[in-house]
Amino acid sequence: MTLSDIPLPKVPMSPIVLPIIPEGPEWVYQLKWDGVRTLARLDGKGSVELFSKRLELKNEVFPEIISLLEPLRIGPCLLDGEIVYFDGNRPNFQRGKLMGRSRYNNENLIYVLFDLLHADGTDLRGLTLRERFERLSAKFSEPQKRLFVSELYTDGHALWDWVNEKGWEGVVSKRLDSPYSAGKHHEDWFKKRKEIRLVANVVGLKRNNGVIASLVLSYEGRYIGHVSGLDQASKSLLTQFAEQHPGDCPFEKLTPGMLKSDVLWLGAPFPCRVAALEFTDGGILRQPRLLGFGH
DNA sequence: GAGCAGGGTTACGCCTCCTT
DNA sequence: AAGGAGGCGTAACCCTGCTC
Repeated sequence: MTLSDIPLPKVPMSPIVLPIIPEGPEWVYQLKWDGVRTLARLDGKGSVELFSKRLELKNEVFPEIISLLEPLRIGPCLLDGEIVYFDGNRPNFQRGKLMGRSRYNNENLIYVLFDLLHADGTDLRGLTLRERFERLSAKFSEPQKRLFVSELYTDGHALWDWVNEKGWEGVVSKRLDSPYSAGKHHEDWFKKRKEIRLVANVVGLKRNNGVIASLVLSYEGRYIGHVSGLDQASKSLLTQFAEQHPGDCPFEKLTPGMLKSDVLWLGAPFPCRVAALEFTDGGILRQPRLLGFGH
């Protein structure tokens, strides 16, 4: 059995965003670990391959995870999970420098497992989550501090409350009798993410080749990043507003990227509602989403 | 068969943060 | 300074099924 004998999925199964947590005996719930989705292929003899969501080989990027997996003697298998920077309390996507990282050694990096796609020569994707999870758990019956299976919970709302109290990223709901599907072609995995909502001020319009591409946001007098996702109507509305209220840059200091971009500054604040995952350590909104204009 | 609606898939643009 | 990666949303496209 060599690594290439274990087939990779076309694309990992991906939870679909849903604003509610589905309820019923067929559902189980897991913490959403905030990190980088990673598949691990093991030949059972010490060879390991890590793959990103796009199935790019990531062995060079996560040597410490390779080290965790190499000594395992659990047979040839394909694992699915999340590489997470975990300080013992809460995943931290920022501090883990997980984005764009090339080579880095960090003992706070862990690998949290939640699925088993292939084991001992058998494709398990057609089995139910219940069965796959059982087999996964059996392989990791002795959890390590940095390598363990993500726990299943039966009370989704209690988990959601806990997530909000502790500041975790969200809850993933999974159907117990569901197979492992590619991508989002299913109705079996859903995620509900915790997000912050705030009313920020649009203080500038960033233009690319003359057309509005994103909005420069200010909150409590401070620059908090850009938000995109504008439709044509919003662009017209904002262009009109900008023409009526020309102004200057309200910030003393600009990011290097903004210095060279073409920004049309507004002379009067234009309130807008924004949702985001959180503020980054640098005070920038992470994954901002425009909800609408006004208060 | 033409036209439309809806769903699904793909392509692209955007942001941020990292490496080169 | 420039480019790439990861992630998300939107636009564009395509396919299917329905109606006329």
